[in-house]
Amino acid sequence: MEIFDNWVAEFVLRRQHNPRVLPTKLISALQLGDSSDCLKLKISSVLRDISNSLIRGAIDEGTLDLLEVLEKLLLQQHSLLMESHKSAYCWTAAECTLRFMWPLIASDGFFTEALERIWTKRIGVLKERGSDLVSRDLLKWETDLKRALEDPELYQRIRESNIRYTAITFLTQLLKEQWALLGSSSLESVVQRRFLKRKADNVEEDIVDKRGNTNAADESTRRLESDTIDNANEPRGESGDGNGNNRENDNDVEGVGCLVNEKHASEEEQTVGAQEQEYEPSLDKGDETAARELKGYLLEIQGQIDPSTRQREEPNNAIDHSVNITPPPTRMNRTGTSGQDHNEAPDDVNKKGSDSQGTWSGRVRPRRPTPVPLNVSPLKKGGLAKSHVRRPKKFWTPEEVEALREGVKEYGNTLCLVLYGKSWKDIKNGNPAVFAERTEVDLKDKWRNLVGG
DNA sequence: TTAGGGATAAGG
DNA sequence: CCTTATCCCTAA
Repeated sequence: MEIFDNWVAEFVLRRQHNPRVLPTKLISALQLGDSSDCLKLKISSVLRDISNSLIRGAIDEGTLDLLEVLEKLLLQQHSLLMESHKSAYCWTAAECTLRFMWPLIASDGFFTEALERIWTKRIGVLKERGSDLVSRDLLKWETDLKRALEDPELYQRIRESNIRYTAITFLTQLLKEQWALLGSSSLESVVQRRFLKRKADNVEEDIVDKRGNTNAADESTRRLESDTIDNANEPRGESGDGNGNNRENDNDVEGVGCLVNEKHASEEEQTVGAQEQEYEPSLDKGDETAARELKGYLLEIQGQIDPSTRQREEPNNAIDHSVNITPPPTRMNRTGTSGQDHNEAPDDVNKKGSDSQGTWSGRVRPRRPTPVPLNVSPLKKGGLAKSHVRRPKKFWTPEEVEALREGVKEYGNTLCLVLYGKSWKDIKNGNPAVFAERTEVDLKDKWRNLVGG
């Protein structure tokens, strides 16, 4: 049963929306060994925690804790620290500090306290143990923030900047990368493998009518069946293929199939490109029986986890400038699709029936609304359907202009606008505090009108 | 990513 | 109108 526990926990942790599951609780409920599988499980749980807090829109010092824990786990796993991880940490730390910059002037105690608590103590500890989380950006922020204590103007500028958005971006990226690194969950692997096997069998019977598709599946099957699976970093060639097939045809192992389907439907992004990877605890023999038993087990668990009630919260508006301790109710500037309209009726507590979906009998699962993208940005066009909302015009402050001049002086030729091997983005990153609200394109544009072209 | 053209808004 | 400063879009 231990393997089951493992698998199920893993599976549950990786599902997109399960706010009711507290990863840490779940993990501690199981007695885990110390194998590398368990390490991965723990990593999954931390990722899930981060993800949940992101969904709730909560970026706080708890997030910092999580990022630190994640770093340690990755260290145990001998993984390298990703850039996104460092950046996420750095900007989250900044965001946490920004929270306490709501008074107009720095003299207030909160800011100094926050500085002390976060930057001196917490990050001091990191420095002591030589953590890689201490990046250049982080140090830069540290000096900037501490300088802001005496420099009211700098304080103002930081105070008004939108750090939250950047933090969210990096956190999201980090999650995406880490999930991808983890690869398929064991359950998915089994299902996929069984599917491919079956598919391959079928193919032998009617060889004719299919095209590249079959080849792909066939190939993967052979690869899988050869069972010397160490393709940790397999090229992601036809991943889309396998995925799509899987989604449509997988009907056996209903419980599992169902869940996996749903997962793919809602979580596509996170698993895309990852499903080639496989790691399998210890199944060789009898995964058929295992799968069958799992089906029952899963359904049971599924019931307990509460599939039907779901509360979705809009990630706290990424547009907020002055970070809101108490979010003001009036926030304009929601871009079209994202939804202050998706509000499900606030969490009705009846887990049993009475729902329109009624008691889903294990076959038909209730449909959920398509997931809302995590963040919305006024600064970048990314995640959403094009907002026709222009970001408000904001005149360049002399400081920004000065910083831009410095940047260009450092990296490039002032006259010809040739940046030696560096980009506008590098200039922006060279001064994240000042340029927090400018995109690299903004820098470019500003420079254009500065030199009068 | 960047360069460059366009759109938008504010001021003359 | 025209100019200026910003922001946005897109081809390369």
